[in-house]
Amino acid sequence: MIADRRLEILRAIVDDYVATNEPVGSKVLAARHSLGISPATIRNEMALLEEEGLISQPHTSAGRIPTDLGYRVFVDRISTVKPLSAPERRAIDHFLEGAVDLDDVVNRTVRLLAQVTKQVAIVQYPSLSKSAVRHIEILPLTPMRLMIVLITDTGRVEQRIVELASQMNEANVAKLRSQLNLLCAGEKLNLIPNTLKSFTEKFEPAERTNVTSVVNVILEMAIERTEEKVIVSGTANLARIPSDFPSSFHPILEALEEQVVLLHLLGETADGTKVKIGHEQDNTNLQSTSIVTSGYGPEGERVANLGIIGPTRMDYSGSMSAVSAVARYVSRFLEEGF
Amino acid sequence: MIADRRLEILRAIVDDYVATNEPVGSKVLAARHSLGISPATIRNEMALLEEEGLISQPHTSAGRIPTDLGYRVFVDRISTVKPLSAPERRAIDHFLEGAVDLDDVVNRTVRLLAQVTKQVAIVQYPSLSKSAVRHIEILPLTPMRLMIVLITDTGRVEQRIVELASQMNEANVAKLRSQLNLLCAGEKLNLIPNTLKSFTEKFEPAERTNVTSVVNVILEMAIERTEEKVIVSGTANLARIPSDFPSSFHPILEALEEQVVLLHLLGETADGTKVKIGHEQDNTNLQSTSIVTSGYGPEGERVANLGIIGPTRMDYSGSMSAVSAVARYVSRFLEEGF
DNA sequence: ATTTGGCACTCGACCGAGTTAAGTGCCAAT
DNA sequence: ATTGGCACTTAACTCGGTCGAGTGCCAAAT
Repeated sequence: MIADRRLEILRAIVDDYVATNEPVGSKVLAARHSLGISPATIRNEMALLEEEGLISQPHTSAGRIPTDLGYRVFVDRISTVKPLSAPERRAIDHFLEGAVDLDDVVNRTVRLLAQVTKQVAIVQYPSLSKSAVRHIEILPLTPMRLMIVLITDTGRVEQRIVELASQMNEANVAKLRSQLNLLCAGEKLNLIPNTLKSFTEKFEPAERTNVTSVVNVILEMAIERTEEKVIVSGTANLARIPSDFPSSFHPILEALEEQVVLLHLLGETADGTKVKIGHEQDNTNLQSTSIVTSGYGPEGERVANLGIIGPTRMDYSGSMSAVSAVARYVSRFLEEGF
Repeated sequence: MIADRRLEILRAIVDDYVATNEPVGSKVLAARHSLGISPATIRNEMALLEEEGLISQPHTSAGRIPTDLGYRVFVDRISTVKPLSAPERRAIDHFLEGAVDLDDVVNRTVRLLAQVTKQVAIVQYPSLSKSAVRHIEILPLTPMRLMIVLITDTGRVEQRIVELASQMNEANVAKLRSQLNLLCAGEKLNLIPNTLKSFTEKFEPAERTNVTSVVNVILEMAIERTEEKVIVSGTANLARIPSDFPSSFHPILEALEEQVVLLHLLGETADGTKVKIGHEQDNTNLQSTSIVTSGYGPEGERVANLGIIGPTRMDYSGSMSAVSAVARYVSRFLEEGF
């Protein structure tokens, strides 16, 4: 079947271009990959591939490079799962040993991912709204000031300070704490507003002001603020091969500093490894890049995403393997609860 | 006095070079700055400045650029305090309003600094060892597993999980908590090891194993781990003017990703604004950059540093003003305890 | 004694022409 | 359907020449 051969040629082009970063012509293609076929035939096929919009020529006398669409086809239909190298395997199997807290886990993960893929790595903190409350702690700092600490089952810890309208004694604090925990422990954070809806009503008017302040802060932590958080590593990899991003990478660096952009980039949290290539993704600053992401977290309810971002001209097989392997490992680690 | 005029010329060279990023020659210098002096005279003076090692020529037929030493003299003897612009002033006066926790403060600060100076900003978290314990919280997660939360007076919160060798009931946890707080509250973190030296001895052998685990984790939090933490923003500014860092900035990005390097860069925490220029600082990756830092924190006991890093060819006056203004503001804010 | 205008000299930047090499498309032959 | 051959295109490289900014030095002027 003819389409097969054409795809084989596309694969060869992608492989070569990724390896050399130079437009690949019919002659070298015939030489390097032993397809039993002459340059002339390859030229004919390439003309067709170009018609289909899978490859293009930077200029008339140059070789071909894959288009975004070409990469897409490559990823969807051609690329094979590239097994990780032994050292990679080993690194991934142990990088979380001895991690002490969630920050530590996330930091190690993002570093490892950057190092293994030689790309910029992005890791999203477990989404608050998908986590459940493990414990709510209320600490009196002064008689008029409380610190609220919210601890989730993913290990994330948030704290806020509340100024009270009037003093609140230790006993009342303890009562409030135990009631809140009774109600909220184990509850998913996005359900907390519902859970606490009529909570304040049970209190004497005298206490109600303070209780309302506390509840409001908890709601704020649960929903409104710092909803999502993302961490980046390996930006130095952008500059590894200067030719990779010929157009200044100012826009890319800029995009990488915007939490919002990154979150949008990571997209919806879901199972499996996803790839977004060049223009498939709508941030104009990043249209010369591709993103490989994967959800992670407990089976069936992924709580966040992680991934890498690199030039469209990247090693998709390798990146996908690495991203999914790391995601799997982190998921397992989180399920065991450190 | 002759030296004065020479310095005046140095200032003019620095100003022009910073503004244009091009070697500055005698003619344009005479034209732009109205020193009542002819190009020829300027040339003579420049020859002397070059002998003194304050300026140099990229090549024979080019103008002069300041050397690191030249910038040093400029900073020490010539540069005037540049008052901040009104919008800058305004931004700095309000950027922390409504900050909810320490993370928030640090994040806002680093962003603001990057934005105002148009450089890469670095902010160090208040050093743990210089903070005091505000509260130690112990939460039983399961009968065999505790979470230890350490809260400092700077608002920093650290948490760790401890696996116990044997069960520990709620009453014992409460006892342990109150004893620890009694002992540690208000204590500087670097003194904690001393404070807790003989703490475990007071316990029954049966309890001692668990208590020791807990104490060890606290010591670890206080001293050994995550001692310092640093956050960076504005890396995109590196690429603002491509010509600023002609030699690829891969090494710079690399350095910016290393916490250790950054901490070393920020140096000892101390009062006042400090400048390190080019080779004065020993990291070879960063010898084309200068660093402007300032300590912040309560008067007299600065708990951390913040600063900016940019090309040696930078606006020193402006950067110094901005850095010190931000440091002052953050200090004030922290003293008020949010 | 200092400053200044003049002048010869240096050297990178820029420009245009010519050459090279890689690659293509097309066509006729297999 | 495939292939070798060939004319054509074009970016990249090389070169010599010109230009201009800038210098250093010297003799004249203040």
